[in-house]
Amino acid sequence: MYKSNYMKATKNIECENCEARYKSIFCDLKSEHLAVINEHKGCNIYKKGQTIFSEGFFPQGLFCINAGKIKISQASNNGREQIVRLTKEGDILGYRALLSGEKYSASAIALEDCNVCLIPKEIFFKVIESESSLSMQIMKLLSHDLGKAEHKMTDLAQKPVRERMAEALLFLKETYGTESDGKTLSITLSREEIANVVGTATETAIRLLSEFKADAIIELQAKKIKIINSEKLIKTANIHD
Amino acid sequence: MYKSNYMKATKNIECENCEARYKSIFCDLKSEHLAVINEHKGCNIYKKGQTIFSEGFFPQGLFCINAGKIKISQASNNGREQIVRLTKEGDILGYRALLSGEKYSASAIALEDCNVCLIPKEIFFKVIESESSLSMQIMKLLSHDLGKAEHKMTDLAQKPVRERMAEALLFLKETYGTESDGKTLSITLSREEIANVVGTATETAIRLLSEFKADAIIELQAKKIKIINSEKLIKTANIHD
DNA sequence: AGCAAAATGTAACTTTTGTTACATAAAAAA
DNA sequence: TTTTTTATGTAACAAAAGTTACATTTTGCT
Repeated sequence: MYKSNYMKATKNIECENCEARYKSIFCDLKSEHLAVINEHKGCNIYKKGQTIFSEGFFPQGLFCINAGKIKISQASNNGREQIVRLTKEGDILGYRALLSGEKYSASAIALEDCNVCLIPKEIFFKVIESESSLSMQIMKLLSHDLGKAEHKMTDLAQKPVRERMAEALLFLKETYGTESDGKTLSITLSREEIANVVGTATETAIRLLSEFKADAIIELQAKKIKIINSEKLIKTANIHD
Repeated sequence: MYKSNYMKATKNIECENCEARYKSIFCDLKSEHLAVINEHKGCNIYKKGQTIFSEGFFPQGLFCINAGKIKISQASNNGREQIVRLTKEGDILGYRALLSGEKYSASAIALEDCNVCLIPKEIFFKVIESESSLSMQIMKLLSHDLGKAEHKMTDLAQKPVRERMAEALLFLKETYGTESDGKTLSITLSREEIANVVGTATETAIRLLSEFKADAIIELQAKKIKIINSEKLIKTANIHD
């Protein structure tokens, strides 16, 4: 069957059966409210590289990730982008703009094939209002995000690139985990994307990864990064807390 | 009368009469809830330079600023600090840690003599639970903060110091306003503090301020900064949105 | 498979920004 | 007031990181 560019691929999932829900803010949601969400939500498949939402637009609802990894990044006028958050199955998406009543301040782009549902904003706000524990969950999420963002702010202002690169690798491990060997990062990003997480030029990111390899901290096989000396990486990151 | 170091200076204010309340998230709070807060809150005077709370401690309640300006800053291991937020009368303080259930990730220090009230955490959470519009207000506040933080993250990663300094001056004007001439910033920060807002070395901050003065963008009289060419400052900040 | 385009890697060079050092001015203390 | 300390200012220098340029590898496409 022919499929035009304007037709979105869908893969409908019932919220009650959604595996990702157990890791999400909807984990303890009352079944009556979950049913309302399930009834009104829509699911979409996004291929790797596709945009889920774009900076500058007003949100129409709340995205909820059933499967896949997504980057949230801001464009800047010098052409480079900055990845401000990384998300995965069970995470929600687009809540910052939705809750602040502002336009999206960043774009969301699939890092791999994803399945993402959209809850219309009216439905979402209705559910929030009727279940106060959900508000608490969201406030917790937002305030945790804010802490992370401010920590990164301080890092960017004060740490040298080398330390930030080490910290970024540890962050990728923490966020997306490893393959079965416990060492190879599950996520594969381009060198440019790694640079955009660290906040540096692509060439500098490449150079630092080469240095880490020379220092026997990591191994590189194509785009896969294997952390072979965690202690040294932590030391390089200069984390003290 | 003798006053020991252990006795805190207090200046009790009734919430109902608090001028700052009209600019705060408690603006539309039901009077019964406001009464509960008023009954349990405590007020304290903090002199310029005094610490309201410190990084690493668990919050005991929510601070609410009746009067005065306060900086929220993170220490980093290289000795420098990074100012992550600036607050004033009507703002609340310490909500990030309180709502995320984490320790304070930053310290709050008075930039001038302040009067600040503390709402015990149990009382605050009780009021939140019973008035859902307050949750919405807080979510709005947090998500706005998060937007600001992520924007600053991108700036720090991508903009040269000169642009960030220009942006910081505009930010100070926006946050704290000007004196009656409409040009002189109301807030006076040390050069070191300005550097800690911008995210640079003190010497660089001084050098840039001198350059701005030479370029007839600002005038400097002791610690007072007067913006005499806003357009040029905006251009220097390289803001495009 | 073979080609074109994109991504990765490396090195030389340049710019930016931090560091060091010291002079001067302002503020606090004696 | 005078002295001491702290903050501010300026310049020379060094280091870090960005830019440019180009080679090589990988990927995607026909």
